[in-house]
Amino acid sequence: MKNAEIALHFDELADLYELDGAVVYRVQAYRNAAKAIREAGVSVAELSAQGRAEELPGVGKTIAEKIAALLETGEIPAAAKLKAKFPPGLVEVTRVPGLGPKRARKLFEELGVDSLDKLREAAETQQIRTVPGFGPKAEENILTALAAGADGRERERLLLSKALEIGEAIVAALREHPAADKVELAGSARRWAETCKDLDVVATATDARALAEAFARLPLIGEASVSGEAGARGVTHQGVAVDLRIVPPENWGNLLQHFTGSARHNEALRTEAVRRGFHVSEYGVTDPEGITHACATEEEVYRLLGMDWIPPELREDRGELEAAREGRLPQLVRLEDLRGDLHCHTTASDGRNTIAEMALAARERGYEYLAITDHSASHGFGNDVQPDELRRHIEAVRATEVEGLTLLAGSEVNILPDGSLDYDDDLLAELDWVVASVHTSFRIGAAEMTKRIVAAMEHPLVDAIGHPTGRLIGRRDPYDVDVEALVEAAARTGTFLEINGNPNRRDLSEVYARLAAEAGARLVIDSDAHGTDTLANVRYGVATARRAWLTAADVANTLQWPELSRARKRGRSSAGRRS
DNA sequence: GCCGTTTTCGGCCCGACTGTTTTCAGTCG
Repeated sequence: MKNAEIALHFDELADLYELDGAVVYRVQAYRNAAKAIREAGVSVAELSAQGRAEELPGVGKTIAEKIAALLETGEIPAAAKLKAKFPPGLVEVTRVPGLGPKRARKLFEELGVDSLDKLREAAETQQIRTVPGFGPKAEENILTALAAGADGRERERLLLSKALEIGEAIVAALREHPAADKVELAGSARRWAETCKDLDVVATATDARALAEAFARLPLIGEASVSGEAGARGVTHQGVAVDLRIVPPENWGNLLQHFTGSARHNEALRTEAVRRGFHVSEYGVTDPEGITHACATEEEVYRLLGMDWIPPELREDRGELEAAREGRLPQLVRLEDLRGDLHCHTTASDGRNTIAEMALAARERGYEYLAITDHSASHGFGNDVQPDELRRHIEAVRATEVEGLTLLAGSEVNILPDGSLDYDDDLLAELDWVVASVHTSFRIGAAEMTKRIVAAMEHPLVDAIGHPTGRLIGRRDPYDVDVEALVEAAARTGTFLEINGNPNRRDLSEVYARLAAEAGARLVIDSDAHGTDTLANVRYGVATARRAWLTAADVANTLQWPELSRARKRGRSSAGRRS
């Protein structure tokens, strides 16, 4: 059973315990455990089999036993018991805005509401108001929520690239307003998370009301409501919720820190602060002497708590607080550390620009090198490049000269189901750079898929594995593959693992990229650009790398090309021949 | 249920908002 699936069982159990009226801390304990399981780089099933599940943060004896039971029998006994007690539709009812576990349970007990349909019916027939603690307003709110399509289902999260497109436009527009002082995107977008639920914008202003009103009038914003001095809420025409909070300059640091989150980071930060006699809120940091410090910068907030400033990408409660206290936060890789891009396409396959256009755009970005890696012989949709075509393509790459840029003739070669590649070794040997990827037969099972990709890594001419798990965020799960085995093989063979910067992919994910680096594998961050305009997608790859705690030393394309070329396995074997 | 340079027991982040209450519980971010 995969980590994600185990985590779902514990999230479900937390929901059930919550309905059952368990103390909130117990419910929270199960949610914490679910997070730890989901974010574990290693297989929790294997960990459990070795009796080591308690090594996960937030997993103690009880939860370790429940993991073992789940793996053995396919269910957690406690969950099965609670499921017999509460109808399956009840959890959905708890997700309706304004209702929670307590209120949903009350409606279940008093009116037999055990589904969204029953809830709607009860509200329409004015039954809700007969329950103590509920009134006409509650009925109205329930009907509004159900009509708005909230329907208890979680609203689809927004891909970061879309969120940033909107968020950056709003921030830029607000910065132009004469009343604006500081304006920043906060929340999950500032942390460069994979997806965002909504957008948070934090600002200081000389005239808060004027800025809030200007926000409400932005062409991007459909509906908006201004709430006095504090800010405004709006919804874009695409339906994205945006919160603007305007704060006094002396509290800028407290509020930016608070609204950047994550919720768990803040919770852990505050828990730790309380233990040491401090008190932290969005209004300031109160020290053990009872003096409240307003912080104009985030650095002050963290400094008062005895920590280094923590880059937003790390604020996920994954060990950053301890590292910040001990002064051992990593020097995270930056976009400007990248010296080249090793995965892009041209019109030879499914790209939109020519070799020369891509090369010029790469130089424009300040790169020292660019690998042209069009698809290979077995690629479908009319985008295949047959061997003869590739030979001509290599010549074309070599004939293209752009001053200051080393242009590399490469290919993104398909890894066939049996692990072989779809060009002959002789032809591969003519290439400067080979990235091998899976583009077909995704559902062959974990053992086969792992064997397939490891076989490609063992090929002496494969430099990197492209988008190693094949996931598409929110649309397609990673294929069934043993990532730990891939990481081990990458470290052993000296094959680089890609962090693909396409915002739909970001593959390897942050969890696996961290695992890979810890296991001694090297990574490359690529754009997988299909046009000059998407070379910039490396920023999402860099974000994933930063969220994986990677430094420049973990990322091979921070090296100059000659160094990088020597650092790869091909370089090692040819160096061996020379000596 | 978890966890420990204040604790192996007694804690567990913080504040705003809402609707329903006569002082606050539940929900939300």
